[in-house]
Amino acid sequence: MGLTERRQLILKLVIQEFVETALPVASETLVRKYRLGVSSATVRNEMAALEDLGYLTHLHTSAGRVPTDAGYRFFVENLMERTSLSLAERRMIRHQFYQVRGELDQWVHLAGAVLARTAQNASLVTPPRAADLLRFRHLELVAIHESMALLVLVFHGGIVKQQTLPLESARSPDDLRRIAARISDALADLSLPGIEDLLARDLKQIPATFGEFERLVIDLVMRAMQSFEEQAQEQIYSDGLLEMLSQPEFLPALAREDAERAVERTRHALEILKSGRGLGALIPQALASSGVQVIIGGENSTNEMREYSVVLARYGVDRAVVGVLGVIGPTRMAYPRSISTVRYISSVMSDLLAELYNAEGRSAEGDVEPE
Amino acid sequence: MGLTERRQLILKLVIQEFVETALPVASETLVRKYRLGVSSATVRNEMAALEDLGYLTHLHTSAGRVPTDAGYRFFVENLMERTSLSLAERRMIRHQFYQVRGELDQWVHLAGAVLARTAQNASLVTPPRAADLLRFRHLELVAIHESMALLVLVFHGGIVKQQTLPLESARSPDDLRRIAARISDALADLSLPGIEDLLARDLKQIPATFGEFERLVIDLVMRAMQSFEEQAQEQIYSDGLLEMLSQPEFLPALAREDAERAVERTRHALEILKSGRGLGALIPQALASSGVQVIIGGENSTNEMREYSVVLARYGVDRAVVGVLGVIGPTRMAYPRSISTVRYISSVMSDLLAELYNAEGRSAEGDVEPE
DNA sequence: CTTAGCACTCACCATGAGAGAGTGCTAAGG
DNA sequence: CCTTAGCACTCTCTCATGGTGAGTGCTAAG
Repeated sequence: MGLTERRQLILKLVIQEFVETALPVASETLVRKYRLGVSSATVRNEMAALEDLGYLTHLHTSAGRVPTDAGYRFFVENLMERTSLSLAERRMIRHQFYQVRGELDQWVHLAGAVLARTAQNASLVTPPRAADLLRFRHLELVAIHESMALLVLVFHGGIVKQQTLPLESARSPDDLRRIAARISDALADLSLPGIEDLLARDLKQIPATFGEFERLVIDLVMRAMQSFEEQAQEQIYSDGLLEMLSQPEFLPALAREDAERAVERTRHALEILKSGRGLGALIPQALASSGVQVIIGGENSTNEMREYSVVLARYGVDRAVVGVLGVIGPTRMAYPRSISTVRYISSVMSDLLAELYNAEGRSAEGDVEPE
Repeated sequence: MGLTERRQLILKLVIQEFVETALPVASETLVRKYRLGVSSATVRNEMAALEDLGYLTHLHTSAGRVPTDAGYRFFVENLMERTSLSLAERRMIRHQFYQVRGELDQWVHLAGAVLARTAQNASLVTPPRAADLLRFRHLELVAIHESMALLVLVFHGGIVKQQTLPLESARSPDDLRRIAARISDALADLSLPGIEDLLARDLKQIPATFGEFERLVIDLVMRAMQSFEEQAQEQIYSDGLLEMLSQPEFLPALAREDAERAVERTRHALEILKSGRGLGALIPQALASSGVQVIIGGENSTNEMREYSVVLARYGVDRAVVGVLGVIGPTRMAYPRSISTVRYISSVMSDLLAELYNAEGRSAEGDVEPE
């Protein structure tokens, strides 16, 4: 890249300054604050050059410079120093996860909350999902009263689904247990296509051993698996809306420009987080690649996300169970911090899952964190 | 209470008009729009009287009238006609619930979404909760791999919790099943104090039959029950933020006043919904009384909620399982619609739960809805 | 290549005038 | 006594205006 040292320095400082203050950066400010040892005019010349190269812009003549998406990109790629969260922060985060050990369904929420608080932006987390197809493990039938039972489905990877089931005729607990055991045996370790195969193959045998009721239960199992596979794609948990809305972009009191813009932006952010539109496309991409992904503003495929950046990482245990987590916020984002936060939490989640799956298979990607 | 017919009519019209337009209501407007057959001056006199009585206010001299909390209260109590949702709406809502029949944990989400959409405001729903203490029913132990098991706890009322559990030594599936069955038998139908009693009473017997591992499992069961009881109070699911923020109160473009106010209000609303502060106090109140509760603006105990009204109803099956659901929005709210929405959805949820619990025990409160 | 100097551009802010909406009051009429 | 026309009064909203200050771009000299 044909960027002199000094231009790189100035670009870096402009970005740091802008990220910190959310105000356009003036040449004079840089000289004063960072004792550059040159005059503001020189800095102005350099800035003009950086603008020609596409790394900075002007909102109008006479107001400081602001980084462009390309500017941020260059910063992330070349200028940023790779940092880690402080030991104290890492310890605190680990401690919080320790407190909900065992409660698998809490992990996702906790990860979302911690990401949001640490990066001061919104977070998104997809639940860990089997890398391959969902496989059945086991089911339980528990009578709730004489005409209603609870069907508890346990799948590989510790995924549990529950579903109620009307009973046509009363059945004893023992009866239910026997039925559950029989079906569990028949379907054990099968994926949805596997079950379909089984049914197709044994079309003649099955009805002999299995009555109407058993067929109904199997049908429910298949429906549950089906809907799980379908939902799995879209399921994105998000948190930290409030943290993100505390960014000056959304607070007209600080950022001057029209207050109406702030309101619009707020609604817009809400819609993005609620619907997951514009986010869905990122997930498969993040799943496919390893390491921390950074998508900046207009690099997003959807126009909706033009003003937002996303920092994503995969987490999980290779060939067993994986998910995606990340941070989303205005392009004016503390990238180094977001990236180290995402990396760290991804490694924590990976460790937790590795523990659940097998003692080997350490985190797919992650800081080698002592402590 | 010394309100003449005409004053009541005018109060009613002012409220209807204000709810519809979100703009202060002028005397002239009423005369024109509703063909009152009197002059605007007369209406002004009546309005002045209503203001003296505390039912209306002025923001400043020259601008239409706006209802006070007391005005809304009088409206809700005496002027409003009790409406129902249209047949088409009721049918659609029932249909949506029909589609997730069986998936108990979806009901709360669906209720929240439907409430929000139908009332065009935010909604809140607490999960159905045993009217008395949580009672244990049954547990399952499923090996995930040799050093980790999944503990599935089933409680009365179809409540299921899951938790992972490290295994010190490998155990066969049969082994786990036997242990689970033994513990299930021992604890069946007991509440947390019941289990504590059992442990205290049989302090000498238990260790004889139950080993280290069994004690650990029982300990986890108790901890899960404990934390469930604690959380149950605070657990408020809410939805419809976006619907509420579409109200003109939050859109500076329409409501004139300073756009900054709208932003502040947005943040404020977010905080209320996220933290549940100010809402928590309402739940026990709603649980205690039957029928639809309406809390208007300053009637709220907390000052935070001064600008919001809440419409709440209990749902569930008496002496078995109950929850609370409702709508929250600016005091300028379509009360008749909110109330009928809340009432209807409460009755639907009650019916669903009644079905789950026993064929009798129809909804505690509810429209007698044909169809 | 650097820098002092300076003109120029804009956003921002306060000010003020004018318009319009709506009220409150008064006095006349049923 | 209730109603109503008429009118002064109040207050917000909008728009235009000019001044201020921050910051740039350019030029010419070092």
